[in-house]
Amino acid sequence: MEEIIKSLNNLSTLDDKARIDLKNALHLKVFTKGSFILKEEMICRHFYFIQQGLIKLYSFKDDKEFVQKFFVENMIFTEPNSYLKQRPTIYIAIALEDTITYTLTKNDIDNLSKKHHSIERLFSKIYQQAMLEMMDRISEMMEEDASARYHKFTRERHYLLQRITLGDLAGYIGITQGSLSRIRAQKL
Amino acid sequence: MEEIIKSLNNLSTLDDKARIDLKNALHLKVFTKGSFILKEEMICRHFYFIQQGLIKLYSFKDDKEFVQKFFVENMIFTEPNSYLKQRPTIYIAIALEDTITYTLTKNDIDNLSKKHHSIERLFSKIYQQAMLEMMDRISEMMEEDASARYHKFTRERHYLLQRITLGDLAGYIGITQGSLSRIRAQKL
DNA sequence: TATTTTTTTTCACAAATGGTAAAAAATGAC
DNA sequence: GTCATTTTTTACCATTTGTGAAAAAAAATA
Repeated sequence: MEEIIKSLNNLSTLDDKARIDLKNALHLKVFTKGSFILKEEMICRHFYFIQQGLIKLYSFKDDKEFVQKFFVENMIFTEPNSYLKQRPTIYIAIALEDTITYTLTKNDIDNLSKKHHSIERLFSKIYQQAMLEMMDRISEMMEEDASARYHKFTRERHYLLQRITLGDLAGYIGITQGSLSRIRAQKL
Repeated sequence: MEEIIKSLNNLSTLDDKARIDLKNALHLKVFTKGSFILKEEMICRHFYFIQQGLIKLYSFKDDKEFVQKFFVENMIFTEPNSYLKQRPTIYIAIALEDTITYTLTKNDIDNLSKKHHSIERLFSKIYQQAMLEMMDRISEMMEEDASARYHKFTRERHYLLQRITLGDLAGYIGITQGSLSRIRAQKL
């Protein structure tokens, strides 16, 4: 928990009072491997600061699975659309490993943000970063073909390869498992 | 200019002092049709509040053009990555029509955000919205094929169709102009 | 109106990816 | 270690999209 506060403070400096209030609002929440953090139609009511574990955020379209993103330790998980609008989500989130998180409710975050300018700024920073990552992903999906996206993933997220199935990776790249296998087979 | 302040205040309520400071920091900037707001290697130093006109933000990959987004009146244009990090952009922004904007420098925004909690919150809201739109786009690019993306565009952004070329639309959908023409020909 | 430029369509062929299902390999449970 | 389950590969054929270039249409300019 201290590490989480520390890394948040590192993202955007928090004053002492803010840090204390923030800490008091955090609650431990643990998910065993295979359990769902979110299912379709549920409303996402929290930010989850991941201390340990792995979460897959995905959706279905015609029985095909599409992975929006993987979240690992030291990342922040939420489903932004459902969270911000407090409306039912169209995504599913599952713990691919036993996962330890500290959570904040939207209500607490709203109040903390109102009370502490420094917390408002912290969350603004969090949104900024999420936005930048998503914009990169859009460009990548448009500019690169599946093979290039696969190789980029293996290059930049090697540590994740041992923790997810190729099926999930295919879902992240946006192709079928068969196509991914074919790409992997082209050893050139 | 008043309309811009009004619509921002509408997005997230600003107190009087913040509104005055914000107004004083705004500067008119006009781009004639065909002129560039941003070219590769330039650093994006502003937020542009578009009063009138149309901006295309795009990139090149192997001589192919990919459109990140179109910005029209009442939208806010910036290149987030370059703007936030103050680093050279990999995108190009061109005015597809004569375009009237009011601009804020990053420096002014940073200072205003530090001084006024309500302005910090306003920009947080702006980032939130941008993030939500990008997340939708990622899901759409993965889940829908080119034909579905084209039909969705014609449905939801009919007003833009008269203002952009099919080449630019193809670049937005992520396919070649030839492929788009073929999709349009399938009148079924 | 005639001319030039830009935009859009069309076409034939190549390449990439999808759909499906079965086989092979790896992993996990007992 | 054996068996059952899950994951991964393979293969065949269908569909989509890309390439490149030329023709047609539309728009801009003289």
